[in-house]
Amino acid sequence: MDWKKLFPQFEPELITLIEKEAVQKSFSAGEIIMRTGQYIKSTAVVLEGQIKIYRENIDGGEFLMYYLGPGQACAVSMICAMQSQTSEIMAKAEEDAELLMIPVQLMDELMIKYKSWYQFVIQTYRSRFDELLSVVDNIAFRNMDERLEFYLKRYTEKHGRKNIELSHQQIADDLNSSREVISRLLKKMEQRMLVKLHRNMIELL
Amino acid sequence: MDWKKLFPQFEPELITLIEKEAVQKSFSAGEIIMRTGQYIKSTAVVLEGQIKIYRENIDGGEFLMYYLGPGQACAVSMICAMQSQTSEIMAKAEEDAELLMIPVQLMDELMIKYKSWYQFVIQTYRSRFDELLSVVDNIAFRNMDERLEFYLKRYTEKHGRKNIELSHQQIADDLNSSREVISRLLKKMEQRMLVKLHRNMIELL
DNA sequence: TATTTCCGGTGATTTCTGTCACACTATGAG
DNA sequence: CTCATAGTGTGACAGAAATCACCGGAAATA
Repeated sequence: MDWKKLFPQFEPELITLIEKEAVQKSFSAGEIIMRTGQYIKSTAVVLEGQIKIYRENIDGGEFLMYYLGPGQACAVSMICAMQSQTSEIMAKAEEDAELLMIPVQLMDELMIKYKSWYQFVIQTYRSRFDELLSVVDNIAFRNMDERLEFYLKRYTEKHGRKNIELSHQQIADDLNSSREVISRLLKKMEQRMLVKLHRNMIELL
Repeated sequence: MDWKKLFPQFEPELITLIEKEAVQKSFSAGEIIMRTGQYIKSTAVVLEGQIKIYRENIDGGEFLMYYLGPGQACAVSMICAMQSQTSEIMAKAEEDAELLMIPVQLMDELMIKYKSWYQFVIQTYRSRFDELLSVVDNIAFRNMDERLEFYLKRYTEKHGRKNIELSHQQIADDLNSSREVISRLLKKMEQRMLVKLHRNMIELL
C-alpha cells in the first residue's frame, strides 16, 4: 500500500527512514490492537480502516471515545511509547485495518530532525485532546437523545457511508447506555424522519 | 520567587534562557487567565497557587476538569501556542497565583535543544491526557455521590488541606449539578461520618 | 423444515437527578 | 440592634434513564 500519499508534507528523507525502520501490520475487524495496562513499544499510525479508541469499565462497559482513520495517529501510543509507560485505553480495529508501527527508539530522533514529523506529532496531540474535550462536553452537558444523534452523525462521517451497520446493543455499549433506551430513542428519531431502521442497520436520512 | 527548585532536572543553560526570555505574571484569586476562543501567545507554567481548568457551557455552567499546581504546565496552552490556535477551555486562578509565561517563539528552540524540556513537555501531555481520561471515566461510569467524593478528595489533595472552603453552589457548578442535590449528598456523607459540614466549609474526615 | 439464537419493540416500575417552593440561620452592613 | 443577604436543609414533584419482563420476527443452524 502506498501510504506516502497520506502524508504529502513529509520530507523524502523522513519517508525513507520510516520505510526502513517502521513495520506495517495488518489487523482484521474486531481484533484488539492495544489494551489497558499494556506496554507500548511503538507509535501507531493508521493507514487504512477505522480504529476504535475506547475506555473499558470494570463491569465490561465499553465507552467509545473516538475513531482513528487513515492518516491519523494514536496520541496515547506516542506518549506511552516515549515514556515506556502503559496505556490507559483500549484500541480495536472496527474494520480490517493497516497500521504503521514506528519503533519508539526512532521517535526522539524524528522529533528533532524532521520539522514535518514534529508538526505531525503536535497536531496529533491537539486533535486527540480536542476530541476528548468534545466527549466530555457531550456526556457532561447533553442528554442521551442528543448524544445518540452525535454518535450516528460521527459514525457516518468517519466511515463515509450513510448506513450504520450496528445492532442497538453495540450502540448502547458505546454510549454506556442500555439497549432498550437506544431502541426507544431510535424509534423516536424514525418518527421524526431522521433515520430509517432495519435489522442490524440504521439509515441516516 | 525562586522557581528553579520546582524544576531540578532543567539544565543550567536552559534555566538561564528561560530567565532571559520568559515573563513572570501574577494573578489574583478569581482572575481569568485564559478564555475559550482566545489566541494563545505563550505557554503557561504554574509556579504558585492552583489554577482551575474548566469547560464552559452555553448556559453558564462551569464544568471543572482539573487543577494545575506548582510545577505543572498547561498542555492546552502548549499545543495552542505552538500552532497559534485558539483554546477551547477556560483557566482561572483559584487562589492568588504566579505563572511563568514562555513565549511561543522560544518553544520550538527549547524542544530541540534541551532534552529536559522535551521530556517535561511530553510528561505534561501525558499527565493532562490521563487526567482528562479520569474525568471521562467519572462522568461516564459513576453516579453523583461517587463523583462528589472524588471531587472532595481531589480538592484536599491538590490544595494540601482537609478543609474545603467552598459553598455547595460552587461545588454543584463544578460538577454540573444543582445545589440541592449536592446538599443532600453531603448530608448523607455526614451521616456516614465521611465529612463534617460547616457554613462555607467542608471538613473531610 | 424445525429449532434455536439474535435482534428489536414495548409496557411497567424504579432509581437518580433536577427543579420548585419555602423555611431557617449565620453573617455582615448600616 | 435590625435588616438584608447568602448559604443551607428539606419536602414534593417531574423527567430521564436504567431495569425487568415478555413478546414476536428474522436469521442462522441443525
